[in-house]
Amino acid sequence: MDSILDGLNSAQRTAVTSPASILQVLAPPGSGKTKTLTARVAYLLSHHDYRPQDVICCTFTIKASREMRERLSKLIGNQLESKLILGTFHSICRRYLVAYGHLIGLKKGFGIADSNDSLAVIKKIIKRLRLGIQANTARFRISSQKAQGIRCEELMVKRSKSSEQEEFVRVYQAYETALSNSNLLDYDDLLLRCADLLQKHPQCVSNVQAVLVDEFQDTNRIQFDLMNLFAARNRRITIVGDPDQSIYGFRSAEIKNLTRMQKLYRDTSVVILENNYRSSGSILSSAEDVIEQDTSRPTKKLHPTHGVGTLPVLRKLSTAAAEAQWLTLEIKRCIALTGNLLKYSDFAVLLRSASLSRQIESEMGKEGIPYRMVGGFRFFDRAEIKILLDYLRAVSHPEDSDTLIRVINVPPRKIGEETVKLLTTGAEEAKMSLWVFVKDVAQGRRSTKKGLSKAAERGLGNFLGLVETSKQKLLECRDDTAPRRLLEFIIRRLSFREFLKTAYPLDEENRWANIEELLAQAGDASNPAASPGGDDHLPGIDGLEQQQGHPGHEALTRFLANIALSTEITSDDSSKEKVTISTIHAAKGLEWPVVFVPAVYDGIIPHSRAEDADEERRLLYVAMTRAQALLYLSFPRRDSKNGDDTAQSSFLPPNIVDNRFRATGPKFHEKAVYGIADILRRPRPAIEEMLKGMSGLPSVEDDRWTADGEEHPGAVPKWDSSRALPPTYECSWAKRRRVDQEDRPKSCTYLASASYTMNNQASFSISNTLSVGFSTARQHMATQESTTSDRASIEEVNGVPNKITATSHIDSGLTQGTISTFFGQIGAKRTASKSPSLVNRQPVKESQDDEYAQINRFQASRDILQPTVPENLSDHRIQPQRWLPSRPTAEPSKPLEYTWLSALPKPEANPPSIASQQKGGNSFENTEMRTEAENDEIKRSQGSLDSIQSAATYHPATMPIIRQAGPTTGRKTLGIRRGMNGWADRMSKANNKNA
DNA sequence: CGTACACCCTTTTTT
DNA sequence: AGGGTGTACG
Repeated sequence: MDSILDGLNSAQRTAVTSPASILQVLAPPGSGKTKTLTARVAYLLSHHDYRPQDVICCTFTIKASREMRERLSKLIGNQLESKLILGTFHSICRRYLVAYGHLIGLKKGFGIADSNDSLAVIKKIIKRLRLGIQANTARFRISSQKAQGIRCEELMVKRSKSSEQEEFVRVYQAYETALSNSNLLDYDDLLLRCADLLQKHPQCVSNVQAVLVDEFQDTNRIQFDLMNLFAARNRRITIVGDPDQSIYGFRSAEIKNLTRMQKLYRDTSVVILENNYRSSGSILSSAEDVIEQDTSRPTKKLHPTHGVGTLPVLRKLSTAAAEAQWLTLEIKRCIALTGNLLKYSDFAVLLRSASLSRQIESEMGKEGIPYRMVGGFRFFDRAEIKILLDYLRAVSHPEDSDTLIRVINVPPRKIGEETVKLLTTGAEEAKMSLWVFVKDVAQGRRSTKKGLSKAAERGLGNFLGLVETSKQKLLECRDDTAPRRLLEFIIRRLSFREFLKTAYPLDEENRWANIEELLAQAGDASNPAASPGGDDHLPGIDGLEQQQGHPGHEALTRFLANIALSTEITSDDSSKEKVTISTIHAAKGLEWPVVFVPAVYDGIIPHSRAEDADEERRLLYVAMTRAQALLYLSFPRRDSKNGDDTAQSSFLPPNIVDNRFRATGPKFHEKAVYGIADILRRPRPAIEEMLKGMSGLPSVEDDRWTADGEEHPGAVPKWDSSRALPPTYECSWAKRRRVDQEDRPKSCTYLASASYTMNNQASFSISNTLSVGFSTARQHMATQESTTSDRASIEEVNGVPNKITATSHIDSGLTQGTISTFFGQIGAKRTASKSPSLVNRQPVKESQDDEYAQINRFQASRDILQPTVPENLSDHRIQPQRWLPSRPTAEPSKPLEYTWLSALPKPEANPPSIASQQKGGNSFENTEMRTEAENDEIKRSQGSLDSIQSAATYHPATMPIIRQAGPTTGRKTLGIRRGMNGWADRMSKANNKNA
């Protein structure tokens, strides 16, 4: 049973086993937060005998809930995890509203309005009421009012002070009416209405024994209320969070909730996790320096468990284009010089905003670096996908007139603006929904003021027929396959592929591939895009009736809801080695061996439109703490838009930069590479591998640009590996290489480095498994796995003490007090109890760069080397604890375990043949009813559709790479035309304009 | 009346 | 790349 506690450090154990009924776990980056939370769930189940269906576990992203479920299935087994009420706040609330919404007068089968829907509704209102307010501002304001639980009735009662406020309240009110007429709930409504429900009918959660909340610092007011309502009966709550990682204030998250919770529950216990198992010491130090500029924040220290490692880089480049070039080149340099230690999938580029990806994507495309973009564009927002989803919505949810209007003339049915206007006003006057009105008109029971044209009438008939027969189909299908069957039916009836051909003649294959992906997502009930898995049911409660609907229809609404609630799709892309490009927000909770954070200049970070500078700083902190071994920040000195000079991010003042960063990429000498390998817990690469990599590079150093970011005087304009090298280039390349070789003969290089290792060894008097020179790496590799003590010794070679015992003083589990006093206590105790271990917090001077930059091979080969141990390491003594085999290994650094991308096995691409298109003349619609034979065909095609490439593969900008990848991908013609060329065109256009 | 085409704008972060 | 607007044509 207590295998649950295996691999946890003492602080984590304290948290997991805490008898406290109200528990806060404060978990800084890389401290094993998810591990602790999952273990806590398992512990509560086993030690308190709670039934899994009586435990609610809330996360913020679908990704996080999926990961938790996966981990729990390993930990508790027996499919128990599938019974847990686990999901995002929004999805859990939706579940309760589906089951019990009737108790608060919610109409059955409500749909979810995503932000696009909301915006569209608001735009319409503003137009109708002729108001001056900006639609986006209105939406934002409505959302923040709702997040604080302020309804529009409350605002209406108050006498509004300004005409502007009055205007807003009118929009708010009209918005609420519009949503309710369409039987839609927006994101905030899901929370708000669920809180309503639980307030009025607490018996709905009368079974709940324990409530757990992840990323608590990101909860808003309503979510806080919900947590308490969920836990109303048994008052057992565990939250995990970190105020420093609160980056959702713009969405009304309130860090205050931490103290609010402590006030509400006087017996709150707090446990803090301090050991960082993710990042190198120097990365951690730099991140701490950044976050500590926030003086309002209680100080708190992180304890690195890894060596100092390689100093982070802050790189200046001339322009964003140069930045992108440098970045791709640096990725190549990293891979080449670390001798197969790093793969593409070990790299992440983290951006403040998704739009910054353009230049990087295009550069990677050019250089043949495979990548995937996360965040930003949603798969489900693509035009062709949206059309089909809107049809599904129209079928599931015909009250929603906006959706109806969106597809009523797609593909073109001769139903133009004027006809739509006639229909909507007609419906309004008859006081019925558009759908009912249209039906009456089409079936001749009613007519519009002005008669419709013959063509429009026919089109309307077709449209109606399609939706009606689709409904019929849906009723016939009583299981989870409904969404997919329905999609297939609609695609067939629309002759959708024909439509795509006409609508997007250059791009049809690409878009069709997206449709196939959509089908795959819809068909795969066990792993649909967005379904968090597990069953969607709430446990039955005596005396309470759950609403039951048609199972097929429920499967459909669930599918649509999951799409609305999912940020990005699951794509089992993991078998492909790809660099990840992501927004910082979407990267939360993840880690990579190497992280790039471009565009760290004022206006981007902090963003010019951001209201809360502290939150922007935390964002940078989150980005930096994603890195395990190497961290690169960079920015262009000139803004690419207007050519203005940029100012280095104000979060990176000179005093921090001077101490914590180098100006150019590190030299990957043996020592640095080994340090990286050790942090990643990977075998150290062989010297030969490292040497091999050098030959493919234009230069082994990051010297194509000067440290100030200008193109290097001697360098040739463009290094483009995909083309043949121009003669001039080859010339200078050769020259530069010769210089390299003269100055740094390979034979000397590593001997020097090894001799340093030897010195290091001697002064620490450790590890006899390491010997001298070239044999070091190989011998290490041979022995590495076999002994645990060896691992410890590696870290000592890196020159940093391991801090296993550092957190022992908090093991007792602190109770009461505010967070700040709590932090205060910790801080005080620490400085009193263990001064020598503060080594890592001291500025790393350039002389200690890369641990020992001045002792690099260059100097060593000239006998300049003074093999002294850097001052801040000289008082190191090996602590006996380090030799204990029981060293905790929380959060092992296996990056792929953290990425949603690796979640699933990868089926082989197998172009399906659903494309059985009918040639039906010019009309896209096949008005024939489907026959049994067709049913069979769809059944057959399902088989082949199960194996389909992931959607991320079809990200438009990813396309060029697929082509480069060649025959293995199986699709050679995918969307190249659209992918990059559009951008290149635009860019050259823009340039011409400027010139 | 409906459509096709050319031209403007824009893009912080997300459930 | 989409969305919105404006103009010319069937």
